[in-house]
Amino acid sequence: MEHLPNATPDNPLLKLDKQLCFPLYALSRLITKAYQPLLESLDLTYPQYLVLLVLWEHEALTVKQLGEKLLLDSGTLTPLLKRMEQRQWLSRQRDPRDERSVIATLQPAGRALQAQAHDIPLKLAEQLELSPPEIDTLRTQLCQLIHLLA
Amino acid sequence: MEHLPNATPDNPLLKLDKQLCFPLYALSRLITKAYQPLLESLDLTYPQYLVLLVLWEHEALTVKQLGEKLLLDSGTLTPLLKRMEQRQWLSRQRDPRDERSVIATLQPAGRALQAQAHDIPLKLAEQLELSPPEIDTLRTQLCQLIHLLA
DNA sequence: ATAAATTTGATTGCACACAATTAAACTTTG
DNA sequence: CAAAGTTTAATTGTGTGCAATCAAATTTAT
Repeated sequence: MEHLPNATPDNPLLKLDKQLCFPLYALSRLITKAYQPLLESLDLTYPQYLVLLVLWEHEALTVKQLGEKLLLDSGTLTPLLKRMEQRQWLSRQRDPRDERSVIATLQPAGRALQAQAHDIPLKLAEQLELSPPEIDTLRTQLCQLIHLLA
Repeated sequence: MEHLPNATPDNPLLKLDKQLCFPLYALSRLITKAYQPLLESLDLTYPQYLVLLVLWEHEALTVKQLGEKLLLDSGTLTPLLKRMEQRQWLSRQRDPRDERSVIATLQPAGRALQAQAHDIPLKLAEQLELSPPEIDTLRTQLCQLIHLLA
């Protein structure tokens, strides 16, 4: 019986270097980390920033609608939105027309963060050293895969 | 003062649709979710699967080395490895030559999972509807960005 | 040798992420 | 209208992720 540095894998596809999933997973976390120094001056976490990106565009949405846009469920959003409510960035109230729904509405303090966030996308883009068209191509590819899986 | 459906954003870059970060974040979670039905028959979570991918190649590594390969820190790995140790997939012991280091060593039960995982990469690839070269191109792009940020 | 600095993993605390369940409110159907 | 089914959030429990801190072991510099 010969000694090997490791057992020969029957399947070369079971190697970390061959996975598509892993770089996606690692890069996602790295990008979150890259945002952090930019967001912490606003006292925002990255998922909270995503919620604000949506509310800056839409002002008021139900938890359900936010979840559809961010692909997050209420178990994630509810505590997250409650923390944002405490900071007065948004309000949460039942929809009078359908008491099952909770509407998150952007508040002045949340709106005010938009100006402070103005430079964040460009600062991030700098770090990635990608040209806008390159970013666009990559984003399009990722979105196609999202449509397949979502 | 005219009524707008939402306040005009000063910055078109502050839109969810223009972000690279969001599809990356969403796709990463969707792919984790796509693995789940394949992994749950092995009673594995996705990060645990990644640890095994590494150990199937390297048999025994310190927590530090595992963290370098997976870009995870010990605060994440320690509890994760402890759970895997309980299931006898690996053992954890101090390195006698450097008592600060903890070595995770693949155990027979962990090795046995490799055969059961054999089909996972192909089944995933099917769902993504990407050809191997396409997957390779995308993976290369993502890895380039990882090198920039890691 | 020995004090200082460094390396390394564990621990702690907080914030997601999500499956599963529950409860309330709406809708549909008979 | 009333029962059944559906939709929607909240709750609960488990498992990451990671910053900050701690403690122990090693290395370096006197």
